[in-house]
Amino acid sequence: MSADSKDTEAVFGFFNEIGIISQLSGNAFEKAMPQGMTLAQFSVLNHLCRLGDGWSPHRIARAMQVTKGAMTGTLKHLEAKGLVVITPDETDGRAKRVTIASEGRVMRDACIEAIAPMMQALLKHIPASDITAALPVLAAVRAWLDERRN
Amino acid sequence: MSADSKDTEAVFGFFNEIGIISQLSGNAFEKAMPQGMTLAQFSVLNHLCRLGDGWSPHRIARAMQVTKGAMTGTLKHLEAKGLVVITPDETDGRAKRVTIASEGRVMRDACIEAIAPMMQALLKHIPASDITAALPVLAAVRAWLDERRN
DNA sequence: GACATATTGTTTAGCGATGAACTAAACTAG
DNA sequence: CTAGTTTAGTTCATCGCTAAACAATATGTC
Repeated sequence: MSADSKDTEAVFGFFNEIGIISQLSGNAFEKAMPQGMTLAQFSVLNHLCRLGDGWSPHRIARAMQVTKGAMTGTLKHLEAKGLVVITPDETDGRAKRVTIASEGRVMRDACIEAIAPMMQALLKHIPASDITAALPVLAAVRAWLDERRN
Repeated sequence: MSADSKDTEAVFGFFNEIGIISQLSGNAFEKAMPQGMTLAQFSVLNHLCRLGDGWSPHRIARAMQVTKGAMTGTLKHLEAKGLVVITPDETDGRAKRVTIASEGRVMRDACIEAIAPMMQALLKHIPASDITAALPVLAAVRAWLDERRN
């Protein structure tokens, strides 16, 4: 086996692990979260909490690497639950503005609390240094994929 | 900020990167693959090629960390395309057996060929050593999640 | 001002996933 | 042998994602 095909094999295995971890961790998160919250919904809430309100759906979609259509659906769920308020943009008739409701902030905090024990449990088995060591590689791969996409 | 919450933050970021990479790489794969092949379908094909034929749907589902219902759907697509043959199990009236058709092997090879250029391109930007260095951590996290699940 | 082009958001079809309900077959007691 | 339980597979409702078609509003150019 050449060095090339060996490397390709490694990359294959890398993406395979990534895919499985994504699925398993997503399931674990959603199972731990309060009353029917999904990862997609939490991510939007968390994003708005950390980076501020008043974004347009399209801008949120871009930030989360998701299509506009997907964001329409997720926002609809959040709005139906009263976690988010969506208003027309005054200066642009096409656009809308997404604001977190106070219930949204409460829910976001509840989600983080609900997930924290799992994080702690993981850190008991995998040293934090291993996680932080892997982060730059992951970020580089993500950046490459992201760039390549456009 | 305490060391604990800093670590938790890192784990959060870790899973976030994982989720995004999973989505972006999945999209990139499916776009590169031949005529409407999906990652799920390829994974089953690849699994059968590497580990042998004649598995039951349930056993394949477990191996791929997926529910029985999901496997029913994926196998239906593969069967419809003639890539796989599904026969009743002679010794167990409940079970079935999944066999790869020769077209399935051809398709699997075609998928690998179609994806190879992307792997090569990635390896030009990210050293293979970085990938292989990250693999053990990913495997450990995956194993932990897998174990925790049951 | 009018026409062509961009951008924002919604909708729909198709795939994949979960979880729960259900059928059918196979064990396991008793 | 019968009754209860486990196991294999399907189906359905719900959610998320993409990609493509579409409506409505902005913007740019002449």
